[in-house]
Amino acid sequence: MLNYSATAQTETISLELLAERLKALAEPNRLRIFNLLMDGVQCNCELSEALAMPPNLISHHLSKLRSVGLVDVERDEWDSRWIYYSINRAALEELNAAFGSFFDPNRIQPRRLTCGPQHAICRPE
Amino acid sequence: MLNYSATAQTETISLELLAERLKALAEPNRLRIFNLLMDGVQCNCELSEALAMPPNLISHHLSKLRSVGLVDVERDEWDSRWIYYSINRAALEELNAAFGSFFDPNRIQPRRLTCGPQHAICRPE
DNA sequence: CATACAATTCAACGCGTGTTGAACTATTCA
DNA sequence: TGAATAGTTCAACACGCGTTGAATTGTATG
Repeated sequence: MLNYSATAQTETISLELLAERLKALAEPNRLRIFNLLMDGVQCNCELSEALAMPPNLISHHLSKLRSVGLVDVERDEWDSRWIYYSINRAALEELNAAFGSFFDPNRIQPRRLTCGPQHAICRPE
Repeated sequence: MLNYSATAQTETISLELLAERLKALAEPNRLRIFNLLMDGVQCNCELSEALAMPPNLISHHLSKLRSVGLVDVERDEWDSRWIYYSINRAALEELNAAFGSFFDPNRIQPRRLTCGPQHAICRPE
């Protein structure tokens, strides 16, 4: 999964998976939430206070991060009203590796001159 | 720019920049276009044919990638009807480094027990 | 019981986005 | 001059998203 050196078919599938995860992260407030989770902050109330956002909005963004598997949830052992969120390390490792390899600048190939006035192979036929 | 070990203020600014770039990439068709650009494919017509998408749609997505500086544009020297797109290597290097450091799994801190029934400091006061 | 509390769910609202088809620019070539 | 070519721009549509405020769920406490 999330390997970009395979066939075109699996590549397309992986690109959709990558896009799905990136879409969950491509939002300023969710990045701020993610950043606090990385620092060890865990409950909705503290995130809400730190970011000056209403708890229901925090809840909304957390559910997006949770839906792509990047964030885990756990209830307090003694008082189950409290809910603790945390980063899913395995998911983050996989995403970080996938992003790094897909967007590796060394993957950039030199210009392929198959198009243009000399090599017009792009006609719709 | 795009340094996540600085103050909270610059961090917030950078998070918005990061989110902006990620949003440009968080779309399956744009990832497929980006992937072909990485392979050296350059003109609209060839992208259009390879991805089975209409040229105006390719144009639309390319403009999004261009608006965040990840893609450059250049006209053919002899026949200026042909337009060549390419990856901006510097922008990709910066993004790749920023992503790798921000989403580094080793940044994950252990649970901070400042919330919960024992440490209820989250009251709105 | 009734109250308080943490958090989620729901309804509703603007706003932006991906897609489509048609019209339009700009350039080259006969 | 007129047709062909490569690509962009425009208008319009359905759809999803971020935000807000109120209502709701589930649990603990007196």
